Amino acid sequence: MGRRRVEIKRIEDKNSRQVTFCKRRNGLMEKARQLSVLCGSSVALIIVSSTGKLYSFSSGDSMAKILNHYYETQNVDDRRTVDLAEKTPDYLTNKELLEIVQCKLEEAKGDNVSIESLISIEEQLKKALSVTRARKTKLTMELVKTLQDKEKLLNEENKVLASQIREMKKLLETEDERAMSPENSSSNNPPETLRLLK
Amino acid sequence: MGRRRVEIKRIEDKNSRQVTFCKRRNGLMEKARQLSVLCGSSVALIIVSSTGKLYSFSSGDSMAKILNHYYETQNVDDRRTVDLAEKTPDYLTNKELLEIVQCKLEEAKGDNVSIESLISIEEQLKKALSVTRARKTKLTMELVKTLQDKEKLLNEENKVLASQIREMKKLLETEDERAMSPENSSSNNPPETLRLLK
DNA sequence: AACTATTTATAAGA
DNA sequence: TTCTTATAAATAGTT
Repeated sequence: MGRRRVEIKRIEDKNSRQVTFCKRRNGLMEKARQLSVLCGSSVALIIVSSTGKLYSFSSGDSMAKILNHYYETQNVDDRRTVDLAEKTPDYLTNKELLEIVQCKLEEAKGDNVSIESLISIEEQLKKALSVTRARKTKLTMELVKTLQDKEKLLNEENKVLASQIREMKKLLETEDERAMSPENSSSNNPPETLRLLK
Repeated sequence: MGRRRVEIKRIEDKNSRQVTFCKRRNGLMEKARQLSVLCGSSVALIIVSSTGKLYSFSSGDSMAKILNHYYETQNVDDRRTVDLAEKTPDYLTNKELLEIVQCKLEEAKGDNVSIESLISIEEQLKKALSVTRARKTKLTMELVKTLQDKEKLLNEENKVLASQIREMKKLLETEDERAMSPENSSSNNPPETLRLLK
């Protein structure tokens, strides 16, 4: 829908790629909005430009709700929880902010020796607190990881058991049929699957 | 772009809403694909029909990657936290906090730095921090609880399956014995346990 | 950032 | 549902 037909392949010219990105991004967002309004459907759209800039749209239902539904339906691995364990605690950003404020406070206070000593004590306490918190986080995350591993194992175990049951049912049915027609009962071999279960 | 212009508002007729949904959904997906190819951008699109059916598109980068980038950029620490954030309107995101601090610091820059205003900022930050921590703890605990429940359920399921297998093994052995001594094969009753498994 | 010649999407009809 | 087609809408190249 332009002066000429364009092939759908990467636009090599950086400038026109940027222009097209902007135009089509807007178009796509508007289309997403229209679909959600016209048809009462939930739509979540996330676009990341090749330069890393992020754009998103979500319909009435919040992005979170739609993404959660997606995760639940798609059974996506809960990677984020595992990642969290390796990451620095999530209060780091706020902590940094606190430190900025602290710094400003000290600037403003001038030079009072007794205050300085109090600050030093405060810092020590904070350090201890943060170590404790980090340990708590680490332990909790380890627990979560353990539980997730257990869940996985149990699920696999269940699958195996269920399939064994299916095999045995099949086997039993066969036996029943043989019992019904005794002329076959002489050629009764020990079933292979049974051996696996012993 | 059809026989006539349509207003962008919910289509009341169920049938034509369904038709439009199908057409526009396809159109939107195709547009998303084109944008990602033409401009080398990552695109994630999730659509949930009003009947709950889910459709999604994601460009080369996996959906997970794009969503993670989204979460990181949006300062959402875990997808499980988002629901709570909606239910807690007084919760401040890190971004909002940063803005507040920036603003307050700018205010304080002009005149001699007011200690009181900095203390107030510190208080706000502490509050936000403690809310964030509480939220994190609560969510983690919920996650642990969920996982523990799951484990319990799976364990019970496993037990049931294992006992079924034991029953069936017994049964199969009996059948074998009967096959060995054909004089009993005439009184072959359908086994009780088998019925339970059907 | 506008403009407009075209292509593309799609609403209604079959 | 699927296809056809008239028309609205999007947009590629231009200014």
